[in-house]
Formats: sequence, C-alpha cells, structure tokens
Amino acid sequence: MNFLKVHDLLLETYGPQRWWPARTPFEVMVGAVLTQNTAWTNVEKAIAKLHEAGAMEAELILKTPQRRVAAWIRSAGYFNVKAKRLRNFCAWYVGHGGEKRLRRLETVALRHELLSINGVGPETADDILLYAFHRPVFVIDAYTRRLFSRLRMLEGDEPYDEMRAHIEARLRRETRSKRKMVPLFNEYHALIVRHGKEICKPRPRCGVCCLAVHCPAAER
DNA sequence: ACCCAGGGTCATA
DNA sequence: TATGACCATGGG
Repeated sequence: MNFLKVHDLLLETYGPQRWWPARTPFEVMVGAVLTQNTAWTNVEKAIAKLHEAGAMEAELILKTPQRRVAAWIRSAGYFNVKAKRLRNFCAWYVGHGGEKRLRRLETVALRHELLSINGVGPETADDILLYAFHRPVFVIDAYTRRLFSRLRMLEGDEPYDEMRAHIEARLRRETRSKRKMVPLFNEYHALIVRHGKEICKPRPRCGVCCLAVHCPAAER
C-alpha cells in the first residue's frame, strides 16, 4: 500500500471534490483562519455574514472595530481570538502589497512569511499556500493523521513538518515525474477530509469503506 | 449530557 | 521538546 494508491481509491469512491470552496483567493485565506478547530458549516455562516456586511476585504476589516468583526464571525467559534487573528492576517496582507505582490514570492519564503503571523500555524499556512497560491504543499490535519495512523503507514504523532516532508517525498517518488503535484495535493487533502467526515471518524472506529481491507481498525 | 469539528498560542517543566 | 489550559459556537 502506498500513498498514491490511497489517493486513487478515495478518488474512485468519492470523485473530484473541487476544493477550496470559495469565490476568491482572499476568501480562501479568511476561511483557513476561521476553520481552525471548527466545523466548516459554522465557518460558512460566518463567511456569509462577512459578505452581507461587505467586509470580505482586507482594508475594510482593518478599519472595523474588533468587536464588530467578532460579531460577524460569531458562528465560527473562538470569535474573539479569531477576530484578532483575522486582523493580524489582514495587516500582513495589506502590508505586503496584497495578493499580486505576494504571488511573486517563492514558496519557502511565502511559507515563512505566513508563519510569522500570530494566529497562522503550519496547517493554516499550508491551506493558504495550496488553495490560495496554488503551491505544491501537502496539508496535514487531524483527519490525515488519523487515516494514515489507522492504515499503519505512519505513527500519527510525528511533528508537522516531518510528516509533511515524508508524504511529499513519497508521493513524488510514487508518481510519474511528469505529473503535476499541485492538483494531486489539492484533491488528496480534500478527499481525506471528505472520507474523515463520512467514514473514518474518531468513534466508532473505521467501519467498512473503500480502504477497509487495509485498515486494521476495521478488522474487528 | 457528551463528543466532535478542515488549530494555534502561551505558560510551564 | 513536550504537555496542558485556553479559546466558543453549533450539530449529532
């Protein structure tokens, strides 16, 4: 069993996921911050509120009192924390000349820049890199750790960057060199989330699914 | 009532 | 380096 094979089985089962669900790259970035440890359905409501308020825009969020931003995004949970993080992000975004300027940065430099923002950790940074800037990074989240841990392909508690580098290296090796990594990483993460929501849940352990034959947790 | 959700920061040892 | 507390809404 290799990483590319897991992707192919998930794709056969669920079909293309068409991520990230957003109108613009900036909305991807806002969603990435708002969805931290939060159900996406709650984030959708918050994003709708921002659109209603005409506030899906960095400068406007910056010149809005934090209390009001917090009220807009209330449904996403942790609203005080996230209002502050959204502000930090927007200050960074505007300070670096917006998307057009940021696009010129190399992936490693852009990742380092994102991680310097208070409120943006490795997963949020990689969501933004992959889904807003179309850079070839494999996103690690709780679903990813759970799936590969149950498949016995990883321990599951490896440090973030170690796991990411390992999976990226394996996928490049298992893939024909002509294949583009961005579409692969894009679809793969979306499929893992889809599979995690529907089948590969914390409890009960994995039942019968497209990977059951390879999943130790399903063998009882 | 309890568990979980597309994490990250900060204090502490 | 590695735990633990904390943040908070909403659906099952």
